[in-house]
Amino acid sequence: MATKRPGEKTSSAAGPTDTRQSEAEIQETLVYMQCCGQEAPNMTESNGHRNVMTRNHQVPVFVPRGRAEGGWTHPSAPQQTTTPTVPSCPVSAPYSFRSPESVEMDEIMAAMVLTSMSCSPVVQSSPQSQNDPVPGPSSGGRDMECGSGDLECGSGDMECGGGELSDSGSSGYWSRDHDNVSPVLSLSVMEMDSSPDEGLHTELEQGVELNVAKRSKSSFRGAYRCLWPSCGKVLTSSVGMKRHVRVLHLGSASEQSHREEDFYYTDFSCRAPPALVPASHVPYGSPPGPGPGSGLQIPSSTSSSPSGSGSSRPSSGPGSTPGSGSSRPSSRHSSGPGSTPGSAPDQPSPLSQSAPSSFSQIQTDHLYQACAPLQVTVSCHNPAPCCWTPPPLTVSNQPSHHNSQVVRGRCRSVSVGEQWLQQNSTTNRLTPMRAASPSRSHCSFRKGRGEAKKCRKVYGVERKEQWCTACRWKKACQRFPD
DNA sequence: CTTGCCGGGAA
DNA sequence: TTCCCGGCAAG
Repeated sequence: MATKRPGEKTSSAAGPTDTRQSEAEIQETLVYMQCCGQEAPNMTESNGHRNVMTRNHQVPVFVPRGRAEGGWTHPSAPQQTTTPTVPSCPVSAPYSFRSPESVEMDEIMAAMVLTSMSCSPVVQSSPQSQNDPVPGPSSGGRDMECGSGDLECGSGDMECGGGELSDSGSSGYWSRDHDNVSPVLSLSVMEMDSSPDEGLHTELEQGVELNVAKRSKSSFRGAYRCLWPSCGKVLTSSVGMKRHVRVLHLGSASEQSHREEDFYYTDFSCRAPPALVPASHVPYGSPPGPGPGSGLQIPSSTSSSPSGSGSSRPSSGPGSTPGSGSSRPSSRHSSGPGSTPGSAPDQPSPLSQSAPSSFSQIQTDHLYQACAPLQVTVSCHNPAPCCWTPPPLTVSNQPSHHNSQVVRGRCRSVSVGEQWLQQNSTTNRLTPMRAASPSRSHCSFRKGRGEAKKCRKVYGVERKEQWCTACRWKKACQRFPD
C-alpha cells in the first residue's frame, strides 16, 4: 500500500495545496474537475493540470501524459490492477502504445472502480450485485474526518487501484464525456475486470448520471457531508445539502450550480466519490450542451435523464419525459447486461439536460415527417414563367424528409397548358402512387390550405381540363402539393 | 365567398 | 377504379 502513497500524491497533485487538509484537497480536486480546464492552468500540478487539458482537448492528451507520467506514473500503477493490460511498470510506456481511446478506457475503468467503491452501496440496491458494496468499515470511519481520507481509504481498501482513480481518473480522460460511471458498470467492471468496451461508454454516460442522481435522490440512508474545503457541514437530507452547497458555496454559480451541488457533498454511508463526481461533472458543465459525443449520447441519455433532475429542468420535463421516460427504462432494463436493471432507468441527470430539448425536437421531426410527408412546400411562389419541370417532381417529394428543405423549382407558366398533356400522363402515374401513400390518408386532420396555388387557381375554372385529376375530383392536388 | 380537400357514393 | 359531389374548414 505504500505504493498507494503515490496515488495519493497524485490526488493531491491536483493542487499544490497539499498543505491543506485532506478535505481541502479533495475539494480542490473537485473544483478542478469542474473547472475542467477553465482555470486549471494554475494547477500546474502535473496531473491536475495536464489532465484538465487533456479533457478539453483530446489531442494533447498523449503528449502531456507522457511527461506527466513520470510524476504520477506510479500512482497509475495501482490502477494496473484494474487494468490488466498495463504492467506494473509505472512508466507511461503502455500508454504511449495505446491509442487515446484505450487510455481513456483505462481511465474510465479506474474511475469506475473508484466509483464502485465509493458509491457502490447505493447502487448496490440493485439486485444484481452486492458484491462489494462498501469499501469497508475502516474507511467509513475515516471519511468523516478527512474527505481525502475517503478517497484513499477507498482505494486502499479496494486495492489501491482505486486510489489513483481519484486523481488520474478525475483528471483523466474518462471525465470527458463518460463522466458517468454507472454504479452498475463499475460493479461489473470490477468483477469482470476486463477492459470496458464501447458499450461501456454509453452505459457509463448514463451510469454516471444515474449515479449522481441516485446519490442525490433518496437512495440514501445516511447523512450528507459538505465537501467544501472549509465546510464540513453535515445534513441529513440531500436536498438540504444541495441547498447548502448552492447557497453557501456555489452561490452565484446559478444554473449549473444546481447540478454541481451534488459534487460538493458526500453521503456518509457511502464514500463520496469525489473524484468521480467531479469528473463526470466537469465535462458537462463546461461544455454546455453539445459535447462531441453529445449527439449520439443525447438521444439515449436524454430519455433516461429527463425525469430525474426535475427541479432544474422544468421545461424539459414535459417534452422529453413522455416519450423517454416510460419506454426507455424498460428497454434499458431488458437490454442491460443484467447489471443495470434496477438502477438506471429513470435517473435524470442534470448532465443530460441539454439532451431533452434536442430529443423532443427529434421526435417532433419524426412526427412531422410521419404525418406530413407531403408537407413539402411548393417553392413556386412566383408564377413567373419558367420551364416548369414535370410535375412528377412534386410527387417525388415523398423522399424529401426535410420539410421545407426540398425546394423544387417548378414554375408553371403559359406553356404549362401545352405540356400539361405530357404531365398529365405523368400525373396519372402519380395518382396511384399518391393513393398508395398512406401519409395523407392517415393524417385525419385536414391540413390548412397551403400557400401553393392549386390547379384551380393556376388554370382557372375555365380550364378545368388542365387540372390534375385530383383537383378535378376535388381531391388533394397532386400537381401542386403543399 | 373562395378554395382545398375529405369522405363518401354512383357508375 | 374512375368520376363526381356534399360538405367542412381555412382563409
